[in-house]
Amino acid sequence: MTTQDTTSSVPNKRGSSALQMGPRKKASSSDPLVSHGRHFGRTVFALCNYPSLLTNGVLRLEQIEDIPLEDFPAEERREHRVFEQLLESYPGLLERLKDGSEEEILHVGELIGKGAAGARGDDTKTLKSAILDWISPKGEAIRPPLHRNSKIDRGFNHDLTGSLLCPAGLDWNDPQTKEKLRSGEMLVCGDQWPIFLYAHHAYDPEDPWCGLLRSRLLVYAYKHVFTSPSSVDREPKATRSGNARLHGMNSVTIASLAYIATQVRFALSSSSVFSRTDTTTDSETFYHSLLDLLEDPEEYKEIDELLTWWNRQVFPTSSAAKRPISANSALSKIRQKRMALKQASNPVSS
DNA sequence: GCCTGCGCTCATATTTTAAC
DNA sequence: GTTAAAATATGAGCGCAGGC
Repeated sequence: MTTQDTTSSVPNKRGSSALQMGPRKKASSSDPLVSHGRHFGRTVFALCNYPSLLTNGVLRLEQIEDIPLEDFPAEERREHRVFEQLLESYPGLLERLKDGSEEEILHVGELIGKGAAGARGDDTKTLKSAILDWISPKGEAIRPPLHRNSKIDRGFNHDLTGSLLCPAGLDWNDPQTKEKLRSGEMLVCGDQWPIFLYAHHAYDPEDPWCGLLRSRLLVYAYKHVFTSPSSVDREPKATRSGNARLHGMNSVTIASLAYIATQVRFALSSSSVFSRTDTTTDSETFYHSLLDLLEDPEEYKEIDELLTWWNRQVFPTSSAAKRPISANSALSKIRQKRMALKQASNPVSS
C-alpha cells in the first residue's frame, strides 16, 4: 500500500479511493468527531483530505520505527505533524485507528472532514456578507455598491476589493498595474500576499514583517469566527458561547491565522465557489505559504511577538495574552509528543 | 422561578457548480 | 449525463439576559 496525496481532492471524488471497499458507514453529523473536525479544521489544518491523512499517518507510524521522520520529504513531515496533533487533541483516537480496519480509518477521516468542511462552509457564507460592513468607508456606502449575495463585482473588478487584494509591492493606483490585474494579464499566485494582510494596508519592503498579519480586517474576521459575530466592533451581545469558548480555545493558533487570512482573501475575491484546487483563487497555495512562514523555526522571535499581539486582540483576559508563547517550546513539545507516540505504537520495542 | 427574546452554533435538505 | 463538493436556505436547539 502506498501513501496517498492528502492535499489532492481526487481520491475523495466519487468515492474512487483505492482504499474504499464495500458498503461504507454513513457519516453522522452528531458524532463528536464531526464537532472536533469543525474546530480542528479551523485551528490546526484546514485544507486536506482527512481520510488520506489518517491512512498515511497510521502507515507512517510503522515506517518511522525504521526511518527517522526527519528523512521524509517536507510535505510528509508536515502531514505527520498534523496527524500527531490530531491524535493529541482527541483522546483514544490512536487506539481506535490502530485497532480499526481500513474502513474504520476512512470513516473517522470522513467524520473529521465533514466537520472541517461544514465549518469552512459556514464561515465562507457568513464572512461573504459581513466583510462588506468592515471594508465600507466609515459612514459611507461602498461606491459602486457591492452585492451581499453575489461576488461577481468583487476581486479586481472593484476598486475597493481590488486595492485590498493587490499584491504587496505593487501599486494599485498605477493605471497600468490595475488594468493588468483586471484583465488577467498579470496573474496573482497564492504566494503573492495581498496588501490587506498588513496593518493599515502598508507594506515596507525593507522590513517585510512590519505590520504583517496585523490588519484590522483580519482581527474583525477572526473575532467573527472565533469569539462571535457580535464581538467584532462593539460590546459582545452573545448569549450563546462562541466557537472559541465551545471548544475551550483561549489562545490564537498559527493555523487559525492562516485560515482566517484565506477566508478573508476568498471573501474579497470574485470567486463564488471555494475550492482548494481552484487555480484562479489558489487558496491552497496561499494557506500553505502562510503556514510555511509561521512554522519556520528561524522566525520564532517575530512569530512569538505576533501571537502575543493576537492574543491581546482576541483573548485579552486569558493568560496567553499576558505571557508570550514560545514557538520554540511549541516545537519541542511536538518532538516530545512524537517520541511518546512512537513508544505507544510499538510498546514491545520500548 | 418561569417565560420570552436574542444571538449564536450546528444539522439537514436543496440547489448550484465543476470535474469526469 | 453523472457524480461529488460547495453554497445556500432553513430551522432546531442551546444558553444567557431581562421582564414579570
